[in-house]
Formats: sequence, structure tokens, C-alpha cells
Amino acid sequence: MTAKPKWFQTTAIDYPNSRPHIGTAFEKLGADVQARYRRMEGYDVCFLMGNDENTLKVADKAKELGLDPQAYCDDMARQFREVWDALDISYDVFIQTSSERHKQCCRKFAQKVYDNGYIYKGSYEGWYCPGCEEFKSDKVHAENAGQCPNHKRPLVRRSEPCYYFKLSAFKDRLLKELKENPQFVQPESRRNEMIGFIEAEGLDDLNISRHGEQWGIPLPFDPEFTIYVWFDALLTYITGIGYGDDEATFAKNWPCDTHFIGKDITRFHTHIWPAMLWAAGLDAPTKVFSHGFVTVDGTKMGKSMGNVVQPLDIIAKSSVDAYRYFFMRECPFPGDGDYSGQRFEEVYNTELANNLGNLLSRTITIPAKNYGGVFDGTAGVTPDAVVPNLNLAEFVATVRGHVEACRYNTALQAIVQDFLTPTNQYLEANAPWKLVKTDKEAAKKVLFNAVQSLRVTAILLKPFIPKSAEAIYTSFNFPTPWADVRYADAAELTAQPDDLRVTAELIDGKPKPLFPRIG
RNA sequence: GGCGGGGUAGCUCAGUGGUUAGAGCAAUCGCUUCAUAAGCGAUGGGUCGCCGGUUCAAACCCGGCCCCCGCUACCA
Repeated sequence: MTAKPKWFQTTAIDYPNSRPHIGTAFEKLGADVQARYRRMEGYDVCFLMGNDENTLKVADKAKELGLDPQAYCDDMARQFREVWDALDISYDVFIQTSSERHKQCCRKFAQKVYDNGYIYKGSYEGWYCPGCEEFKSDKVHAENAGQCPNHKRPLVRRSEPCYYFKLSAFKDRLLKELKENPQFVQPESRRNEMIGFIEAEGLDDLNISRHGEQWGIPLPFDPEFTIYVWFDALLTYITGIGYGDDEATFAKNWPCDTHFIGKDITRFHTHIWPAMLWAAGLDAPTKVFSHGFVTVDGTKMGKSMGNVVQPLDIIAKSSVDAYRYFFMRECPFPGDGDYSGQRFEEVYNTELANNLGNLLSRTITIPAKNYGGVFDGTAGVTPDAVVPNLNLAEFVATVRGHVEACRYNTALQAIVQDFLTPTNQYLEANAPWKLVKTDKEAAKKVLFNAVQSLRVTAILLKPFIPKSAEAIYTSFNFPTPWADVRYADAAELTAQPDDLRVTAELIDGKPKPLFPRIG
């Protein structure tokens, strides 16, 4: 027996200022489809997610609510997980950066980089607002005529000591990695941006410390300073799998096979993060995938816009799988997408209710009525292909390629248009509901073939809509247990040892609609 | 400003030189009634951003122009 290949993937960790919206969920969903697909394909998957808590905003928010920061963080973590669980996000590790374990490992990492000579003390000079007690960027300074936009008082030039990470030392190595390894940053457009950036601007050393903060992780070599948030946030990807305290688990999983992130933080993950890892003597991640953003009714979502949509609100009106299907089918994962209630209804009714759900209903009801749900004499019979001019093995290979490249919408489009719709056409062309009156055996064979199409469909849809795919699959007595099916099983039509039977629960001879129409 | 991507049917998009430019959704009409008022078929609808060039032939190649979007150091 050979060991399973490992697959380690992460999503970005989130600021727990407010509950997750559909944009945050988009990332988790895309990552989840990949994780589920990899598990199906026999990988030993570790899927890591978490919350990024060591930020001032979090401490402020807790204060505002009169809560201890830790209590606040723990409660938000609970709320986040509630949403992820409702969306069937199959994470294996959920890490909070305020956890003691993370902090300890974080300090170990910082010490290591310091010992390796990639952190040095310097000073940071910039425009400071005494009212805000923080530095403002040159941009803010320029745009507000040298005044603080909050306090309307002049910003003052100020210099304070800090610690720098020697990012510049990795410029050539990074450029080489970016250019020679196309998989390192996906999609391609983001990779080009990252290469272009270094070529145009070079790489400057980065201030990684803050001074005089209470909430945060102190630098091990100088406790006067805390580690600036993103430096510790990125480290969850390794502390979550045991860096610094469980080397066996860490060694097994690292390097990361895919970091799923939003396109806005691509630079952190493709410039700073690999450099940090190299500075500590570790490998860079294999792939960083930058997904697009979700808009609502064509406009950017935001608190100030008052158009924030939460996943649970959509699920309440439909179902988890409807939610998952919509975003994976309608929004190209590498690019941006839009959510609107109208479009949601359209996609749901057309593809899930009418096409898929109805197909299941009709292929259950006719056999149930005419054959008592048992396809006598089909044991050992190889099904006929239902879709003309389709090489099933090639088709499945195509879908697999789309899934592996995170082109989820294209994968689903292929499944619906090239497989599901033709199955409905096949039924129409052969009309088993008529044929059954003249040639019961022939009608049975037609239905048998159609049901086998549903088997293929259920397998292909498993990573996308796990519950519904299982409901379809277990509506019949297919021999391979659901937990064991792989895409390879969808690639061929084979005989089964027992007569095919309808195993779905029937009420008055009919199954419960899988996706009841909405609207 | 610089670098990158894009402008194709009402909507979302496919289509990198070769017959009358395609798909899905939406619209209209017909067939059907096994099924979730579901299914199937047909039809309408496009000066392929604008102008010029290369070519026997251009949505596709080249030049110019207009417009949109992304990146340009810390908001998924």
C-alpha cells in the first residue's frame, strides 16, 4: 500500500470586525471545492483557515463592546465557524492568531529570521498625527494638504526606531521564481502584475514592528516592540500545521500546495511571504491563487454602501447547495462576479430545479410507477452512452482540468450543457413514458441508461454540491459507496453486480424535489 | 503617467485569418405532458468600440484614436 499524497491548502485569514459576507465566503467556497475534489482523488488533505486577531481594530472593537479582547475574538471565531459550517466548508484546521500556540511559534520564527541576519534595527520616518497616534502615508499627507483628515491638525514629521525585514535581499531569487514557475502565481494576469512590479519598483525593506502596543505579539529579541500584524498573520500558514512545536506534522504538509487569497493581497503572498520563508530557511509555497471579488447588483459591497449581503440570508431562502452552486457557477473564481437576487433565482430555477432536479424526478417516477422501482435483469448489463458524440473519458478529463485550475464556472457549465441537457434530450428522443406502453423492456433500457447519466453527474458534482450530489447518488443502488467515488468512476459506464433499483424515499410514488423552484 | 487585461446578440460570455460570427439566460412561437407550471424544438436579435492598413480572405494581424477595468507597498 502506497502512502496517500498530501495536499495542504489555506485561505486567507479574516479580520473578525464583523461577520463574514458573501465576498469572504466566496474565497472559502472556492477553496472548499478544491479540498473536496482532492480528497475524492485520494489526497491526504489538510485545509487551514482562521481569523487574524492581533490587530488594533479588533482590540478597539472589543473595548467598544466592553469585552475583553480575547473573549471578543473567541466569540467572533465561533460566529465565523458557524457560517463556514453552514456553508459546508470542510476545513481541517481553524487557527486564531491570538492563540498561545500561534504566538509562541510566531516568536520562534521571528527569532530564526533575526538569527539568520534578515531583520535589523533602523528607524521609520513619516507623517505622524499626535491625535490618532499613528503614522499617515505620504498619500494621505498629500491629499489633505498636510493635515490629518480626522483631526484637521497638521501632520508632523516624526522618526521612531523600528525593525526592518530585509526583503530587498530576495529580489533576484523572487524574480527568478516568478518567471520560471508559472504555477507559482495564478491566474496568469496576477503573475504578470507581480513580475511587473518588481521590475518597475524593485523591493524595499519592510518595517515589521510597532512600538508601544499592548495587544499583539512582542518581538522575542526586543519586547518593547510588537510584530506588525501582517507578518504574524502570514505565519498562521505554518504555525497552524505545527511549525515550531510539531515538526512531524509540519514537515509532512509544507510546502503549501495552494494559498487561496483575494487579489488585493497578492503581493503579500508572492513577494513578502516567500521571502520570509526563505529567510527562515523554508520552502516557498507551491502555488498562490488570487481569486476575484464579488459585487452586489453591480456595485462594490461595503458597510458604507449599506449593501452587505450575508451568506446565511441567502441560504435561508434556498439551500446550502443552491448557494454553493450559484457562486461557483456564476462567478468565475479567477475573476470578479456579481450577485443579484434576480440572477440567483434565474440560475437556480433554470439549472438546478428545471434541469438537474427535474431530471432526477422524472427518472425516479417513471421506473417507480412502471417497474416497482426495480430494473429487472440489468445486473451485468453495460449501459449505453446517452450523449451522442461524447467521449466520456475525455469529457471527465476536461472537467477535471477545469477543477484543478479553479475554473469552477467552466467546469459546471460543461457538466450542465454538455452532459445534463443532452440527457434530457435523450429522454425526449426516446420517450420511455410512451415506449413503456408498447415495449416495456426497451423503455426500461432507456431509463437505465438515463439513470447511469445521473450517476456520472452526481460524481462530477460532488465537490460543488456535496449534499445534493449524495442525494442523487443514493437515490439508486449504485455499487461503489458514496464515500469512495472518484472522478475516474465517472469516466466510464460499467455494469453493476445487482439489478438497478430506486432507493430514494418516495411519497405517493414521487421523490421529494431536490431543488424546489423558487420565486 | 507607466505596465497589464478588455470592448462580440437585451444580459453573461466563447470564438487568435477561411463557407451565411456561436453558446447559455432572457424574449416570441410551436410540440409534448413521464417530471418540480418542469422537458423538447424553432424563431427573432449583432455595422464583432471607431478609423485606416496588410491579405484572395480579418472579430482575429499591423498602426492610430475613444472608452472600461486591474496593478503601481499594508481593506476578503
